[in-house]
Amino acid sequence: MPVSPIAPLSQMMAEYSDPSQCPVRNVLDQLGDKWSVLIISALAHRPYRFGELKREISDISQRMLTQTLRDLQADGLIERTVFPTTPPSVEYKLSPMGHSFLVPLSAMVDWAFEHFPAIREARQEFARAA
Amino acid sequence: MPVSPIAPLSQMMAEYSDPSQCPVRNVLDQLGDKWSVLIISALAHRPYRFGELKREISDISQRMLTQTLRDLQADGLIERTVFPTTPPSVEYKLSPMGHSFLVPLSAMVDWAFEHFPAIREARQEFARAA
DNA sequence: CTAGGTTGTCTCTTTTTGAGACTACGTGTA
DNA sequence: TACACGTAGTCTCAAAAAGAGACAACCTAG
Repeated sequence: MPVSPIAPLSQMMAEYSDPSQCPVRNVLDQLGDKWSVLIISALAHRPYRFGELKREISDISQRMLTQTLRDLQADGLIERTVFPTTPPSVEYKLSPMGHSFLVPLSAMVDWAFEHFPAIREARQEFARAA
Repeated sequence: MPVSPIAPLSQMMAEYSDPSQCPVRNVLDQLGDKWSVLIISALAHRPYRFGELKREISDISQRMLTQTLRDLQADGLIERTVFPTTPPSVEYKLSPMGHSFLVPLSAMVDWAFEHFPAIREARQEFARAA
């Protein structure tokens, strides 16, 4: 039962022969990143400060957290607010566009959750065959 | 208007403190990869042979194509069939599970396409501010 | 006056990716 | 006969990206 084929993307592959111009690749290269997904997921419930995020996503390096947050901010998915306390604290939260991204993202997450057992099984099967 | 929060994932972040055990990260680290997305998108319309894929996704290296195909096969998303012609040709096509992945994937693609203008604008704005 | 918490940056090492030559086989062409 | 071509890959080396951890600069609490 083939699902409705990814019409937009197939057009796009033909249309944007220069990969750097393709909207989908442009966007998903950034947002498909594993840290982006985790950060956006965390910010889905509530705003976080830098250090909170670092603790929540325990295995991210400070370097990648800084960098990914800045990229997401540049793309307009999150908003960064500095509070002039001492020490200054910085709050990150989803923008409206960031919120809208939760729709496709949660579809992905649901799929992953649902099919993880099958995938793990396939991996074991594949390892046996090799 | 906050969209229904990514309930599964937030549970998961708490539940699977060991990142390598988290189903979502496990799955999306592989499938969120840019080459995986492109390959799956290509295979969405029809089966492809190795060389065809390489031509279609013109900027992928043979090395990454080989590797990504093998990983997708290991995860059970694509099926690999060798035809004993001379020279032998190999056909790759989506498995049923691979097909089911098109649903969340196309949601992502649609979102990317829709919001690309806003993102590009945000990037320019951000660059100006910096 | 020292220790700790804040948001980052800088440097070094390791991992991942890209580029491109090479394999081995058969076919068509000169 | 010999030479290039197309098939699906592998192998090696260079370049890019990511991870680890020290450091900055500031204020507060003890």
